[in-house]
Amino acid sequence: MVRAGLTAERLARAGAELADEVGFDQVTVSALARRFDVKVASLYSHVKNSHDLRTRIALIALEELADRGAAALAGRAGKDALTALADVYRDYAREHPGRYDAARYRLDPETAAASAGGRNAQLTRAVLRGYDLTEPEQTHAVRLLGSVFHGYVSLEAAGGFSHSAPDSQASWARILDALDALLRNWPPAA
Amino acid sequence: MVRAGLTAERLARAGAELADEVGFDQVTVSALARRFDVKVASLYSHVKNSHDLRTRIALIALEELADRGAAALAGRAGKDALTALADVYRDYAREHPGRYDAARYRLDPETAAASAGGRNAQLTRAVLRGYDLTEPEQTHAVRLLGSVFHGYVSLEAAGGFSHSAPDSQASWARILDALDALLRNWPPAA
DNA sequence: TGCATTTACCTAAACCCTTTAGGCAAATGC
DNA sequence: GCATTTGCCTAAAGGGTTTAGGTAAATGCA
Repeated sequence: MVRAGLTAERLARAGAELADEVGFDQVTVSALARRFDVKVASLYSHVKNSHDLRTRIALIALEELADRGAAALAGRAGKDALTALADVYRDYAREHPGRYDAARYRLDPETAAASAGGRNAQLTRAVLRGYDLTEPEQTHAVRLLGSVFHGYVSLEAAGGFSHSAPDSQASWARILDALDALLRNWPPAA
Repeated sequence: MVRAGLTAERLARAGAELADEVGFDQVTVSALARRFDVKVASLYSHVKNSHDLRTRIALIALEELADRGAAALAGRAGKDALTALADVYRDYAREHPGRYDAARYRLDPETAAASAGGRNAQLTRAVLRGYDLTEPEQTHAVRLLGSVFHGYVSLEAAGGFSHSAPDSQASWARILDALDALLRNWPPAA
């Protein structure tokens, strides 16, 4: 009886692939066991439970997003940086829909603190260095950008913008134009 | 043996309440049967399956959102209308988190076409009548507003803005200020 | 009012996913 | 080469989904 060579990391990685293929909420311990041609109970020596498995997939996704974001921002500033980071999120969601969903999986506070979530937030802050905002307006802008990126990408993934003109790519480009203009002319606080 | 008086509508309504209490993805046919003190199989005379039940809850949520939105927009224009509609979504999500999730449940195309989804889209278009945008820029703006509303509300629900200053309410107000300014000064297409 | 039909809920059963307990065999370490 | 650790196994309990087929309550019609 040859061993399958399971580890928590291999399971999480395979789980991430499975998520992209069948959807994050279809990632089950059972499906993963089938994929490794192993009995279900065997996985429980490596991951605590289903939640633990999903959490590990979420951590992979956050890590990958932050890595891609950091690479995209290197050497860019202003609108160039804004577009690059925005495209990182959108492209990632399109290439890896399951992982993208995973990145939004609710983590317990300590796990979240140890995750790449913070790095992702810093990336948006880095983009804003190219614009002239000081606290607390910068934080408001961070939240706005996060909302637009996540909102657009998830509405697009849900099919919200298909089957109607203009095409989604055109809206995305114009929305980034608009956000750039807004950040350059951020309205003064009342 | 007194009958429980089940109908698809009563089940969907109870399902919506259950969703707000325990989360949309915890809404199961079994849990609903327990709530009506009835055997699980009995529900299958009224709803086709679990997906059908969730779909009905989604339709209720879309309907309620559109009703609230229409009421909020009556007699308002410009920034006043923008704020009113935005608050409808945010308040609904906070009052009815389960239903709000349900409103994002993936519907099959025919069901979606017959839903209040279209009415919701028209509400955003109505807000934009207070600004000076023509097609296709208006559609881009509709998509931007949809993204911000949905993105902000879902990040807020996920706890993204709690435990850090400034508080979420302040960001929401400033973001609406910013969107209003942006719509009044929409950048010209290249 | 009495009977036939329809409707509402039931039991039973199959199937899948999760999770724990306890066992044996393979790999590892000295 | 043997003891220990590790990896995967079988077994079993518990819960959700769904279908098939049955019985009793409600309804409709003479």
